[in-house]
Amino acid sequence: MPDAYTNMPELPDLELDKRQVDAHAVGRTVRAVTVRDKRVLEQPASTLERGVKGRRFAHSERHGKNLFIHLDDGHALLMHFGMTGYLKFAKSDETLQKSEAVVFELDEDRRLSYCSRRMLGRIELVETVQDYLDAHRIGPDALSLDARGFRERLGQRGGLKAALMDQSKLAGLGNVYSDETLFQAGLHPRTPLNALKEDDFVRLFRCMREVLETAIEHEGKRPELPADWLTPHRHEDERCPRCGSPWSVAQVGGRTTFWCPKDQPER
DNA sequence: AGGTATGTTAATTG
DNA sequence: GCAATTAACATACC
Repeated sequence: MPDAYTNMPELPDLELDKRQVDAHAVGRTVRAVTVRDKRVLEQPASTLERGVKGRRFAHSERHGKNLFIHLDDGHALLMHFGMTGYLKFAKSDETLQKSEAVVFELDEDRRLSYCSRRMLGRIELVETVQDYLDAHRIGPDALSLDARGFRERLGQRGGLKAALMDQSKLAGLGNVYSDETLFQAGLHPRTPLNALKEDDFVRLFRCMREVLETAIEHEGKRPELPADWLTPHRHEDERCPRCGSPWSVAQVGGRTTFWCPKDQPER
């Protein structure tokens, strides 16, 4: 699967990972754990190996961009993918590739690999999900909020895009889906939060849900997202699919940001 | 060759 | 005290 790592993972990508884990790994017992690159670990390799070997993957849980695989002893295996992490499911006799940092050999000659090309991700055995979320100050999952909660979490200060990407406010949106949500809501990425009115928040909330749910339905394949979205045209030399304007491109909230200067006017 | 990358965190600046 | 900006992480890609 040559393109499995090209999506830098945001909420929809993690949701698809979770579904793959449920289909191919949950219910299986871990026969062996091999740490091939310690840089993705937060704890000694022996802690991970001893804690996971012999345990069964009981069920999984996604929270924002984090995936937790619960073990049958109550602990959980946290996976965060950074910018270049992905999962690989294979038979145990397949040749390992360089990016396969941590390998779980499962029942029936199945294998689950945590892969990362830049080793910016993280894999960790945790006591409870809540401990991890608290320690890393991760806010509620973006899809768990209602319109009122969404507005409360975003708060009143700062710029809109930075707030959408702030995982302590709400968890799951990254650069691409923040831009897409703002595009569909017709809001400029630098709009100050205190300039937004009630109906702006409601529209933004609905657009965020629509973006995330549709992206999941399209299995996270960004070029195949609806043609009138920003994401499939997110290149410097392309134009807004709705009005034909050249994109505005600049750093906002520290990341490269695309928006339509006509449909997302400054205010 | 050098700039860039969709994430996160800490340090720095204003 | 806060928000915004920069640097760092490590590697592949154009």
